[in-house]
Amino acid sequence: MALRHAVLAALLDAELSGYQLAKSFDMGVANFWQALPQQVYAELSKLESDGLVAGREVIQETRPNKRLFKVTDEGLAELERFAAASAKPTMLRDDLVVKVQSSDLVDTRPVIDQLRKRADFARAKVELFESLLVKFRGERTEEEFLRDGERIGPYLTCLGGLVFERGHLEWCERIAGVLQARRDGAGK
Amino acid sequence: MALRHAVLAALLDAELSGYQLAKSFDMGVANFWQALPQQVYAELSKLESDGLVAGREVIQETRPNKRLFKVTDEGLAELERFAAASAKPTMLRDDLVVKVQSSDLVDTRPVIDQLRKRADFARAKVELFESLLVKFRGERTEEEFLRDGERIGPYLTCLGGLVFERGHLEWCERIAGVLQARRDGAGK
DNA sequence: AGGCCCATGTAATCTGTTACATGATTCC
DNA sequence: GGAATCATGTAACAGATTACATGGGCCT
Repeated sequence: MALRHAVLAALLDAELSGYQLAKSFDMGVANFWQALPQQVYAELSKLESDGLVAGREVIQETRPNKRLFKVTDEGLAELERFAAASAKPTMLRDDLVVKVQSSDLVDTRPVIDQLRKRADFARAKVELFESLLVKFRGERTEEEFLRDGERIGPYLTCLGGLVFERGHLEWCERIAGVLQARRDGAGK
Repeated sequence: MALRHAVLAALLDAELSGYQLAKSFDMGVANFWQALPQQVYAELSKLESDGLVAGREVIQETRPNKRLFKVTDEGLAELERFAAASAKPTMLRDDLVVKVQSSDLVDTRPVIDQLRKRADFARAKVELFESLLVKFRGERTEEEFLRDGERIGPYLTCLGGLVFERGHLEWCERIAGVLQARRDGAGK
């Protein structure tokens, strides 16, 4: 029961099709969750048959027809229950960290490469999130927006994504540097 | 094929029993991966039958007997291959973030509570990681240790855990503050 | 006497990933 | 003419979680 509530939360801001939802979950633009298209379609079916979302068909001439979904009152009540229930912290499981853990007994060249690629990726995400934040808050300062804004949820999760990616970036760069220095030093 | 390599990496530093491994994975003391005891036992069986780890029985008088495992040469070769293969970034999926995303349409009291509990948890982890780092590096400065230390993998992953938990802590405190301020403001 | 720690698992279920399938339209 | 985008799924598999099971020793 996890993706379920992420889908509901994503539909709070707009009526979306499975395809649109899937895209934002896939790329992590909806930076608060991640899922593949198949999962999204499957979850929407379940949510609809449980009455938590309602879909309506939109006929399109030039493109395939699509179904737009919105959260029902029952769906909102479900989210309410979910928010009130206690959540246990889920840790991240990252292959790259396992590789770093093993880095004394394993060739570090490919690990350094991966750290650098990861750093590039994180840098791109940081920039994306920063521009998203500006878009969300518009003319207002962050303080004003967070005080008076009518819809701040996406902004807050985006802040979370930013903090995470900045930390990750810092770490990747640092570790790549350390491992590289040891290569250079040991090579002599 | 994910836990597999985490177990191998954990066995690089010491010969451990399933129980000891399970405990460190469970509590995230081995802060580079997380798994339940059942998974660890199952994975050890598979690793042993694949010849990647070797177990030896240790008879104990006062406690149940146990089996200590160590990585074989084949296991090390497998880790080597793993480290060289490219890793795609896995995102974290955190219920609490979904709740924050929904926080404009849902009662924020329980969410604020959870953010504060999470912050306490993160603070404890930060302290744990900081003391672990001191233990690892001993008398040396961080710079010296990372340059000359013979085994730095666990130190580097611990640094990663620290960066992550510090960021998480900062975020939880900030968001709890924002949501609380909006409650106080709106209540008037 | 009751609860926690050591020590190891099995079985069922739930979630997530990979592979496959289809078909029209718009952009380069 | 070929690739990407829109639009929706099914089926098989891999990975993670929950529930259940056992049994002695140690601490309060």
